[in-house]
Amino acid sequence: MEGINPLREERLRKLALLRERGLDPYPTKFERTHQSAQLQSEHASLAAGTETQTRVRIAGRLTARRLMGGASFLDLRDGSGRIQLHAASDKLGQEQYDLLTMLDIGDFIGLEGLIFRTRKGELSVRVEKFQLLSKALLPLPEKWHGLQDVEMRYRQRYLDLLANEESRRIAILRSKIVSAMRRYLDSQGFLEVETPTLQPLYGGATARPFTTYHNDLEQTLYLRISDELYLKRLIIGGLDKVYEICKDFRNEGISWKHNPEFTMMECYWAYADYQDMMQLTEEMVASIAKEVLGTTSIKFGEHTLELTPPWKRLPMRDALLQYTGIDIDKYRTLPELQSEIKQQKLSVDLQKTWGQQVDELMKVFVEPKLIQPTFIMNHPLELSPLAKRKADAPQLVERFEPLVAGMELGNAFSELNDPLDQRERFLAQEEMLRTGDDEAQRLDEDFITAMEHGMPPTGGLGIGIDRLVMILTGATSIREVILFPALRTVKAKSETAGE
RNA sequence: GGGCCGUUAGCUCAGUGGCAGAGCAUCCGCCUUUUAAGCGGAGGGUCGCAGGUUCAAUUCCUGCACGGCCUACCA
Repeated sequence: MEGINPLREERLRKLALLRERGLDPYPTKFERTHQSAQLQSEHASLAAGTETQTRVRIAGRLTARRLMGGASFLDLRDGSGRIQLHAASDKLGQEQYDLLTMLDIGDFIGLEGLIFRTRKGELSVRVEKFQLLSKALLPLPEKWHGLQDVEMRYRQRYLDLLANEESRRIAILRSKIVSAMRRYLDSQGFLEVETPTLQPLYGGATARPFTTYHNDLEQTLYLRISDELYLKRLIIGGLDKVYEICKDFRNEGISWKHNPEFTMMECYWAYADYQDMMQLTEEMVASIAKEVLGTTSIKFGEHTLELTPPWKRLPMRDALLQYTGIDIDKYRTLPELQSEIKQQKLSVDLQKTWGQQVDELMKVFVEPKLIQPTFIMNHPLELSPLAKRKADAPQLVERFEPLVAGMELGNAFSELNDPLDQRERFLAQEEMLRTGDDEAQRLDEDFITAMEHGMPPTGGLGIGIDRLVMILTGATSIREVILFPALRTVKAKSETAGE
């Protein structure tokens, strides 16, 4: 691997040869008339063995060669698809023919030629003129097994995209999903806004932050773990419907559903509550699925997910009653709840507080079972310092999490807008921080000041974009839907093939 | 963080305590409708890295690096 790469040396030799002949291996521009997919569809009805006088100019990367002596076939790929080229020495002249067949797989060319369909039925372009557009020095992955090495697929995603159709499909779908989401929110009158990534105090979620430092301001800054508190400031400022799609950063472990930087959509809607947000969620996701995939029935592993609204509403209490047999309303203190857990012989880690214990029961016994879209609602107060209490059950909040395929897709609630209550909740969190919970939330005086100026009743929703893309594409790892997932940096070995 | 597994040619993968293998790719020769083109020949390896055991290690042992899966926290 280190030292000289003979395949690269060979290509350098060809590059030098081209330069000797006065050819520029890296020209600036090529005017195309068509892309390959367009040709395929425009000539779909052309019969096998038929020639045309249709002259086209196309460009792309050579991906395969079938050299057959005096005439050869080459495959050309551009951003839209693939088309076959036919090169014949009696059409091109021997010199041009030799030059074309000397080019390597991976090289870019532009060409002009006539459309025809071969006897075997493959639409092709007969090359009349061509030009090298870019010489590749390193070989592409193998042609029919593609690129399998997972590490190389993530580290050199460009090779993965070239070699593996599935990677290309997911990348394109992701873009379409985000675009469809924007279209949906825009159509509902939401205003897209941007808020700080670098924040003097992190907030809006329970997570450890990444810390950085601004030299000129001489102060510590945090990469946002959420944009929630900023978006609510905008609600206070009279922007009644806002959303932001942005990267959040959480200094946590990496898993099949966690990447340290991930994309989140958060939206806030004044005068709405969590019931409205549920409806928004199910309608938005179904609308995106229909627009992007043409259906709301989604294959995911061995399951078929049905995303058509309405989704099931399941209060946490009912869910736990159903899956563990425990009625949390009857065991309202930690000791009572834990003794009942032992009574029921449930195998679950014991937690420090009642709310965390309930959460743990949910994670172990309920969430993995919820395959079809389900809103789990009415969470314990202490896990939700930014959510409004339920009027009839003050130890619970008006909150829900959409679960699909056993995965939390997001989080939403009726936003707490009582500044005095908000201060108390923050103080409780600060207390948790002091007693060793390094994910507890921080007291944000500036945010409380904003709220003291008056905040309307508001519904808020966050959707994990990466997970939504996983569900809609059938990807079973978040790394398949993030083009450049977090990986440990390879230690420098100064091995850049050659030089 | 813990457990299990992987790392062999540019790529995809076999394999063995005793000369390192295949297909694709590359190079040479033949071939004007092929498409995983075909036929004939050739080159290409620090078997992840470092130690140890052994007459001999790519193979067995230990450590390390990178990665994967499971598990724990978070969306």
